[in-house]
Amino acid sequence: MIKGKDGSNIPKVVIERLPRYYRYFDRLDGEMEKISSKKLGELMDTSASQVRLDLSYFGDFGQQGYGYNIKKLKRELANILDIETKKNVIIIGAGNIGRALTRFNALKEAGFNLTALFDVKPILIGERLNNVLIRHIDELSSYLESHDISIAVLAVPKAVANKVVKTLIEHGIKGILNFSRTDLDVPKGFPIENIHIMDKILALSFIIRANK
Amino acid sequence: MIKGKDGSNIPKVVIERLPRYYRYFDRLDGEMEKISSKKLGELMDTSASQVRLDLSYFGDFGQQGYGYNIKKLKRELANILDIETKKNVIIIGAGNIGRALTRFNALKEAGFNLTALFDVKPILIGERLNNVLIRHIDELSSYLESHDISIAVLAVPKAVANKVVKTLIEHGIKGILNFSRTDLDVPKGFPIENIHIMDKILALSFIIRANK
DNA sequence: TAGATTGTTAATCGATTAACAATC
DNA sequence: TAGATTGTTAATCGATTAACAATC
Repeated sequence: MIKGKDGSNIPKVVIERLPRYYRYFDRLDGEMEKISSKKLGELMDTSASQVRLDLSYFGDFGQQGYGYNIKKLKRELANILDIETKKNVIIIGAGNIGRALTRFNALKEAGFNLTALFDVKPILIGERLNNVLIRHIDELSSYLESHDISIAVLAVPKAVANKVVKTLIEHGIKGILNFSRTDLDVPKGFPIENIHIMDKILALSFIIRANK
Repeated sequence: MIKGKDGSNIPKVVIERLPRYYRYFDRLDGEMEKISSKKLGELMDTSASQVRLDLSYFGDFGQQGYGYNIKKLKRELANILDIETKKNVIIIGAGNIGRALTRFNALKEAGFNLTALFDVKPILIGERLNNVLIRHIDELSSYLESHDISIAVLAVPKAVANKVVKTLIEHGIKGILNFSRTDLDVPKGFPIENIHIMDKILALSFIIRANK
C-alpha cells in the first residue's frame, strides 16, 4: 500500500484521480490565480469534500479563507506525478495501437521517453517510426538487460500477451500499460494499468440500449 | 438508473464488468463445459460472491450443484451486450488514434459498424481508410441527420472537443466514447465513456515510483 | 474583525464479501 | 442420497459526504 503525507495509506481510487486534478490545474493556469474546493468540485463534477480529502493525502496545499493557488498546485501535482523526470518506455507491438502511441507526442511532454518498439514481423524490423527503431521481439530480453526501462506498453495480440509479459517481468520491468485484449498474469501487487477499449465501447453500448 | 432482472437497479460498476465476463466465457468456450463461481472467481481474481451477485442482476443463469454452462453463459452475455445487432459508429478525428481505431477490426466482430470518419484537414478529406471515407467535419451535422448513428468516437484535440460534442448532442447522438484529452460537457446522465491514456500512464508511473 | 475556506473527523452511503437455505 | 453450488440476504468493509473547529 502506498503511503501519503503522514504515513496514511492512499486509496487506489485517489491515486487514479491524481492525473485528472493535474489536468484541471493545468487548464486553469493562466485563467485565474486561485480556486476553492467548492468551485473546483463544481467544475470537476464532484464534491468539495472529495477535492479537499484527495489533495490532503499529499500535503497541506490550501489556505483557509483563500483556497488553492493554481500555479502552486500545478507545480505540486507535477512534482507528485514526477513529470519532470525522464522515464524510459518501450512499446511491444507495432500494429495499429502501437504505431498510434509511438506518434502520440503528449507522452514526451509528461516525461515519457520512448526508446524502442518491438514486433515479430520481419518487414517492420529496422524501420523507424517517429524516429524510434523497430526491433525484433527476440531482442527484447537483451535490450531490457542493457537499458533502464520503467514501463512497457503492451499492444500485442492476446494470444502472445502473456508470453511477452513473462519476459518483461523476468527482466525487471517496473510497470505495464496493457492495451492487449486479455488480462495479464502478473504477480500480486505488480503495477499494471489496463486499457480495454472493447470493454468500454461494449459497456457504453449496453447503457445506450438500456436507456431506451 | 438501469434496471435488471426484477426491476432492481444495476450498479454502474457491475455494468462496466460485463464485457470482462464476456471475455472470460468467450475464452473458456471450447476449453470446458461448465464452471463454478468459485473457479471463475479465482480465474478473474475476484470473489465467488461477486461473480454470482453480478450475474444475478441479469438472470438466473446457474444451476445448483453444477455451476454455469459456458456455452449458455457466452450466449446470454452476447445477448445482454447486444453483440448480434449492428450499431452504427462514426469516428471524429483522423489523427493517430482515429486512424488506429479505424483499422481496429475487432469492433466489427462485436457488432460495431464504422460508417464514416471526420476531420478538418483538407488533404485527408476524400481518402479511404480501411474502406471508410474521410469526410469534412462541416458535413457532420447533415450526416447525423441523414444516418442513424448510435456512437461517436471522439479523437480530436482537446481545444475543439466540446465544440464537436455540442454538434453531436444537438443531432441526437446516443453515446460518446471519448479519447480526447479533456472532460466533455454533456447533459447529466448522458452515456459517455472516457479513455484517458495519459491519466492511466501517469497513475502507473506514480505507483511505480511510490513502490520504491 | 467578519467572512471564507481549509484539513480532518464523524456520519452516511454503496459495494463487496460471508453466510446459508434451497435445490440440482 | 450426499455433495456441490446456486441466488439472495445480512454483515462488513471502504469510499464519499457532511459537519465543524481552526485560522487565514
